[in-house]
Amino acid sequence: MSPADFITLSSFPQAIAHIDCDAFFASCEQARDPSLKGRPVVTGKERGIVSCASYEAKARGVARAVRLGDVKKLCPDAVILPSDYELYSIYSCRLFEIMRRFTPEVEEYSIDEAFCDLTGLRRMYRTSYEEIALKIKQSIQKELDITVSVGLSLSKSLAKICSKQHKPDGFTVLPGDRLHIFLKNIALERVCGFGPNTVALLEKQGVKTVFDYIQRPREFAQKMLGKIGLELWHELRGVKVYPVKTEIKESYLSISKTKTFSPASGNREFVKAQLMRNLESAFIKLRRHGLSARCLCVFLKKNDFTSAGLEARINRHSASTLDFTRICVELFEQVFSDGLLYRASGVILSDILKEGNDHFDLFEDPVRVECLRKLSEAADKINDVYGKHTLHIASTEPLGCKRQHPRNNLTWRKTELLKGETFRKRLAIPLLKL
DNA sequence: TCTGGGGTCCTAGGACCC
DNA sequence: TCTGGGGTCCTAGGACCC
Repeated sequence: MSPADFITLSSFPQAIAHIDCDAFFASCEQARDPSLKGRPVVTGKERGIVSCASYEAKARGVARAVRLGDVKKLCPDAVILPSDYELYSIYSCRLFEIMRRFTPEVEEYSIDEAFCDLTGLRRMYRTSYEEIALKIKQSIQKELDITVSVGLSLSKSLAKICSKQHKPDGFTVLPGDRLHIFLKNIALERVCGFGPNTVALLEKQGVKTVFDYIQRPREFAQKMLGKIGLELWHELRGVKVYPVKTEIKESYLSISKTKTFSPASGNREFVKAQLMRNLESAFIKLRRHGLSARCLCVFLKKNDFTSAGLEARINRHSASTLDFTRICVELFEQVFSDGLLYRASGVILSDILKEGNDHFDLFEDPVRVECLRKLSEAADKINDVYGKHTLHIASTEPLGCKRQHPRNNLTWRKTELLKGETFRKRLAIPLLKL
């Protein structure tokens, strides 16, 4: 394949930047408390495994999902902190705000990643795409005191490969006329969308690098990997298929909560209590987003890592936990077998609607529905103030309740100072009239 | 990479209809 | 009753992402 096979009209017929924070959670902790700079920082204390490791910790061999006990051995001076999602969310919001100063075309891809469509901005800023991307990177660094790695290329797929090329603090630019050189050294698994199964399949066909892949005819891509295969084939050749999506996600197709317990348990009441707690948590999240659900799936993971589950649908959408407790127990009783050991339980809510789009069933008692709704609302308010699950379903009683982490007070204050208020404030408890 | 938790999307196959 | 062709909808499960 010669360079002429690629788009060569211009090195950047369009310009997409991917911006990826380096060790985001740990970087936020270091930015908040500068005394942590240069020290190995690990988050995930509440889970007992590493959720994020700073580059100092990574250099000492600490990786994601490592047990904290092992972290101590590898790195005795590691600073181990519980995850503080409120803090990370605040940094995340500010990160996106900075990008939006340069272009409105920002896609919030995850809490610490975004795509920016810079196409057409050269004229306005009277400079190159490289300069614009670099400026964004520098602004983030200066204002948030965290580093990011940036990739700039012709499509989202290419930009994402680039941002991973040099980490941390990397800046990788891939113009159209260099694709054929650059991609020769890029392994298939670096492509977002090629997982282990796809890579194995392609390797069997003699495709080893991204360059090999895009050299094959498009029919090959389509036949081997279907729709996604063809889309990626175009993207990797520098033909933009995936748009930068600017709308902010406000709904969910499903909401799930899973909890693994160790050691595994065969105790019916205990497993049930864990399950009901997941149900509570899922509904708290559902209500926080102003949604209601109609479908509930209950599943149990067995000790051999297989799982069994059942699904049920109620006659209308609801955001009240108590509308689903009975059905949840019934599903559980059908799934649970005595004599087996279980390592996790979980629920999945689906068939989700924005609240207000739901309506009463003809045979439903509207007074009862309204009572349950108010009850959930009141429980949310109480739990906001006194800690999650302070007020809980009786069947979760064996688990007690989780006390709020003292650090939360600090972050709540910060939250209230945030411009453009994105988070819920604490609420006073009003009198309940049920 | 021996497995934590939360999501989305695609596909194949069955049911059902004309 | 059998056979052919074609369309739609739903579901389970796989694969992948962060």
